[in-house]
Amino acid sequence: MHLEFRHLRTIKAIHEEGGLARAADRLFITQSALSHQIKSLEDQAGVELFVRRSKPLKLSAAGKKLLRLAERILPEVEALELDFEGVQSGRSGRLHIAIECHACFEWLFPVLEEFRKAWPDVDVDIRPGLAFDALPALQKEEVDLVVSSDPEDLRDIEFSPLFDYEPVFVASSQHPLAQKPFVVAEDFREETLITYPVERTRLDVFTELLTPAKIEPRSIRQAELTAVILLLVASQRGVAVLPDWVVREVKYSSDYVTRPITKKGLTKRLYAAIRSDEAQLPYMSHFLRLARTEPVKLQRM
Amino acid sequence: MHLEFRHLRTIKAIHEEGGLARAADRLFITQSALSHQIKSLEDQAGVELFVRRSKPLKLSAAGKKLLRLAERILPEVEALELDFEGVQSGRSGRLHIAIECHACFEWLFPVLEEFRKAWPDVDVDIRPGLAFDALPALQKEEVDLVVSSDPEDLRDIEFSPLFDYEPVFVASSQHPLAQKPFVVAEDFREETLITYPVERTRLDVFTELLTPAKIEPRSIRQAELTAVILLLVASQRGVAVLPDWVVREVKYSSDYVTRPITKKGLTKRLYAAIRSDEAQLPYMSHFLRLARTEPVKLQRM
DNA sequence: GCTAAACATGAAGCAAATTCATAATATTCA
DNA sequence: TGAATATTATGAATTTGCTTCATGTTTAGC
Repeated sequence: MHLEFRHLRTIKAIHEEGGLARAADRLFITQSALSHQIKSLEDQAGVELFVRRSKPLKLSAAGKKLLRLAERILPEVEALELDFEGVQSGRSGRLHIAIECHACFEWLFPVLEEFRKAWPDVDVDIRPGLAFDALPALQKEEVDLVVSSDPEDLRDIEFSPLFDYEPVFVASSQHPLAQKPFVVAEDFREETLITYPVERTRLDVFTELLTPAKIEPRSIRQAELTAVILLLVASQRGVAVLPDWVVREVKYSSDYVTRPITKKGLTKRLYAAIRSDEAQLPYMSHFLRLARTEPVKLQRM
Repeated sequence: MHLEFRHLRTIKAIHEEGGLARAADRLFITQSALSHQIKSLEDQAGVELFVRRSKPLKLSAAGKKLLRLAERILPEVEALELDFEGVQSGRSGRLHIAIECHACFEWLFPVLEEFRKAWPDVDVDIRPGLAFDALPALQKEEVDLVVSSDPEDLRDIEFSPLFDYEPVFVASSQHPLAQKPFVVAEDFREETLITYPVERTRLDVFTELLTPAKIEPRSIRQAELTAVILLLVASQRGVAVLPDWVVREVKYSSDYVTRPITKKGLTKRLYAAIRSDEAQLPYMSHFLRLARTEPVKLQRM
């Protein structure tokens, strides 16, 4: 029947203006055009849309149905057009974040809370599922920002530094290693290591310490939540290596100590990877600014 | 942004078929046309609808919004097109009935009940409001059928007879006039007449009897419902003139008698007026058939 | 019944969507 | 990694069909 939005707007205009000529004015076309238009629509639909017997053209029963359709559909279309204007102006958009580091939840949530206040129209989400090949997902626009500590040189992807952190050794204050001023790889040989349930390549303790030194802990135990890891450490079920800010922020138990890893400690840098073409988006730069400053505040607490 | 249904169908097809070429096949146009189409839409919307980085074209965030719009809107449009097909085939349509005679509710309801079983897609309604100029309303397609007892010769309007009825005199069996074998105009001079609350020109007792004889009843009392009129009559608050079928059907009280008006009684004929161009509609002829037979069954009860 | 208003119609012009032919790019598999 | 294949993009020519212009027909109101 070849209905078009034009027809819906026409039906609506004729009904509201009460006549072809006035509707034509409103739609900025001629009365003739409207006459042709509704005629061809009636021909194709095989249904009379207007009552011809009366002169200021009036809707028939079928015409009223079309009018109701128009009144339901047109506002939706206009809403979408407004939305797209928002995207175009950078006011709205999508910010789906993939995090490679499991502990990053800790500082990301407060940042996002702050962000959402400023950018209510931006669709924010965290996607923990695809933690492995997050960068390909970023290229394919499945996500819009990846938090990573390993910058790579990829086309159309920019890495911008967020903040530095120190992976620190955590143990119960009763633990023998708590006596040492710092720990080394060798110290883990007889320990139970508690980690997040992710691959070793994504755990600092392995990538920065144990794997290079070719040392294997006595056993490994996994826990999902930071609070649980600290609980296990405090009750002497093992030791852990966590970013400094995590240990400082979470005060669930004070029955543990932190020690640097190696004499001068480790330093790692966190990066945000985004697509180059979105680097200029106002909400994107605002997010990066927040993600650079908010976690630092936490570290100072 | 000049969105068209074409674009919505395109978005949906590309998403569901997973690629331009297959979508093009489904829509019976070339792959090139689709490519041009989405390009021009993206230009006008100022928003990327698809992710170009991957090869089987994938929807972007904005594209998904458009897809959701398409999935909400397109089924509605298809439903309306189906509905219009129904109108075209005569399976569905509108049957708004205006009744001039107030008592007609009594037989019309059962008829409509029966009718709705056979024609569920026809939009049925009774419009009592415009009882006066019902015929102009019929011409203007404000209603589709008028029940009237006065056929007129109007262009594009057809009157078809429904059934005959007899306006009869109703009084309490205790009433003096109950003794007479029939009543005449003169008998009303000292009576309280109970009527429906409508103008005299639409009451048989006036048009057929009192107005021609220039006789005025002692007083007139009005009641909306037939049952109430009969109740008042039975309790000797007045007398009434009602169609025979009403008195026979309603058995609320048996404490009244009916008498012919004038020695040989009155006979009136009810007509259905419809627009000539709708006389051939299948549901219309079915309704007329029902309206001719059903009330007769009631009269025989 | 006449006048003004409202709608319909036919031909011509024009803008926009589609097609055709071909180029550019991405993916796959060896 | 490179060749083969699949997928999308582009430009010019064509066609489609919407709109306008000019004018005819019908309706409403006095």
